[in-house]
Amino acid sequence: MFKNYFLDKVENAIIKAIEAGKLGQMSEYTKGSLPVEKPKNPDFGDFAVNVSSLARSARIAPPMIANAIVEFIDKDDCEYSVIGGFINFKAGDSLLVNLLEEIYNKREEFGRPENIEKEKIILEYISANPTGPFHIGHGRWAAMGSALANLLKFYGHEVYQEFYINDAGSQIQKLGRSLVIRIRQALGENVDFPQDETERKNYYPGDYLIPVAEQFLKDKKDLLDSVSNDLDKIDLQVFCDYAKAYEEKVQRDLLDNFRVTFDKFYSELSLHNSGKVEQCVQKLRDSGKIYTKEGAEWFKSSDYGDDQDRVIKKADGSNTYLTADIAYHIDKLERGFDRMINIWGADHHGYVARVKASIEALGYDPNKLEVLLGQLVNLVINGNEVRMGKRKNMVTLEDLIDEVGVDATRFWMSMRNIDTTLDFDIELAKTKSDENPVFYVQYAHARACSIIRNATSEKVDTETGKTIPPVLTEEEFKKLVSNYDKNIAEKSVKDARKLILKLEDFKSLIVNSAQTRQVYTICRYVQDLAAEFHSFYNSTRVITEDLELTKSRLMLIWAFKTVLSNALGILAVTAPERM
RNA sequence: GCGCUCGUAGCUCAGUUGGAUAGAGCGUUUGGCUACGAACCAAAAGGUCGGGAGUUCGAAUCUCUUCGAGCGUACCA
Repeated sequence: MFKNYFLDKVENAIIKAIEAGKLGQMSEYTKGSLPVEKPKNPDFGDFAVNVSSLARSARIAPPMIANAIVEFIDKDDCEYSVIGGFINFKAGDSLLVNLLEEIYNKREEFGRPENIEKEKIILEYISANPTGPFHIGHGRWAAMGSALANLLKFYGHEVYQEFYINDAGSQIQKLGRSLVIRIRQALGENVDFPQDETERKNYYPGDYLIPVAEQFLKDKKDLLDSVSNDLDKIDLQVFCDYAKAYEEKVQRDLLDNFRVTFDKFYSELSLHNSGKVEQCVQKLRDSGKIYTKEGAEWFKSSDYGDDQDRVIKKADGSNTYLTADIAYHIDKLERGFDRMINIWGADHHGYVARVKASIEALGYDPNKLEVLLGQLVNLVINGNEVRMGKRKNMVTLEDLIDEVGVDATRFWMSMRNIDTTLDFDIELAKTKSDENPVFYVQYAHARACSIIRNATSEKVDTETGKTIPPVLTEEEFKKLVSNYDKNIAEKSVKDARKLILKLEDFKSLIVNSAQTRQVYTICRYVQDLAAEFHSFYNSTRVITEDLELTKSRLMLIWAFKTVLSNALGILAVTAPERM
């Protein structure tokens, strides 16, 4: 990276300057102690390092230190200038040309760091109940989670994506009971969900179960006939299983459509059935971290930093949600993952401490669990926030995707820091104009493709009617981009410094984003990159009379298109050839 | 009450480990298409970084305090 190249130069110069006795009382320098930053004012340079922190040990004023260091920098075609305590750096053409070469050599791999510490990561996200359609909040975890998985893979980690299905609790009974009511209604019976609020909480009154009931009548006709449509003679479990399977299918179809791919859907029920939950409880008992109070068994999680102890076995002998979750995390560790990353809604933040406590109590390293708490999503329509509380006028993720499309939904769901509540403005996301960053970015890609098409296809002169041959045939273009030619490439770098520097940023972007687990940075990057491209486009004509220059700029356009497409690929947003 | 997250331009948000004149998009205003896509570009205006105190040569960033918003504080999942 240019940044590292520059820092290396400066640090070597410091060491030489010290040897030459030019840095006053400074006697040694440890590499890596100076931060490289981007100057606020781009006129100063591409990167800068502030040497003020050396002033104390050298006992010389910062500007003098900077000047002394610059004198010892090995000369190349880059610029090194001093302003105050800053050494500013401006990359020379040779670095820019090298960068283009790197893009051409690595292509889809461009930006992947070398020599990383590879980890085997299990990334868990969404993990919804199979009791109904996804809501908008799930969409945020879906978009961010899958983009994070792509990012971590691109960075070089091994990533296993998992969806934990909460299919074991009482909510499944609730689902089954609700389906029964919908079936009775479909059979013409005059029944409805209870009006009493407390009673009503035992049901899902949303109308999404109506089509499920209709499908049930078709699929289970024989069963219904055998009991003469007397639903009381059918075990509730039949309805539970049916509705659950139906909703799981609905969820998975939507995920496919939303470009979210899981390696495994892990059923909570299977965890119970395997006996792993009971084993976990027994291990906790053996560890002496369980006590009985008021008929329930409590886990002393407060011994491990939780603010209070938690029930692990209810007085009626059943497990709590936490119990299964403990077993699930232990199972992940036993499957050999180095790291577990979970994306949870911020409303689950109280859970982090107790799960970590259980991991520690069972003898594993709690630091292997990393929980990313995501703030929730507000739906905004025409500038007004829409309350998501009531099931009745709930906007589902499917509705949203139908309305604004997969690309825009994915982008908008990923574009904000996970720590901030996301306002999702449907009207804005729908617009195909400059108000919508997705189109801005995609337009840049389409425009780049268009230039290449233009250069490689023949035209008709409107006056003479004669066909004008393309600047380059498709064959020639293919050759141009498959055999990197430094002599051609270097002709365009002078006019495209900012664009090339932005391409270079992709490398540090990947490192920073992967390490901080943030994907909104990718959204910002593609917008910046697109802006540099549009700016370049407006100031510099690609196809000109000068064939060599045209070729050179086409090479640049191709490099841009490749990097933009890589970045969009991480977000799983399409990079269209045309719009 | 306690805990977590947040508070930066009219709006939505960036701001690396404390460093140069606090940035971007939208909106507003002004320019730019008889050549590659104007779904674009160039430029201007717009700020007491919620308030107060402290640490420091230096604070949007660290500490304390205060105000405001969201979420959590189950033998629900």
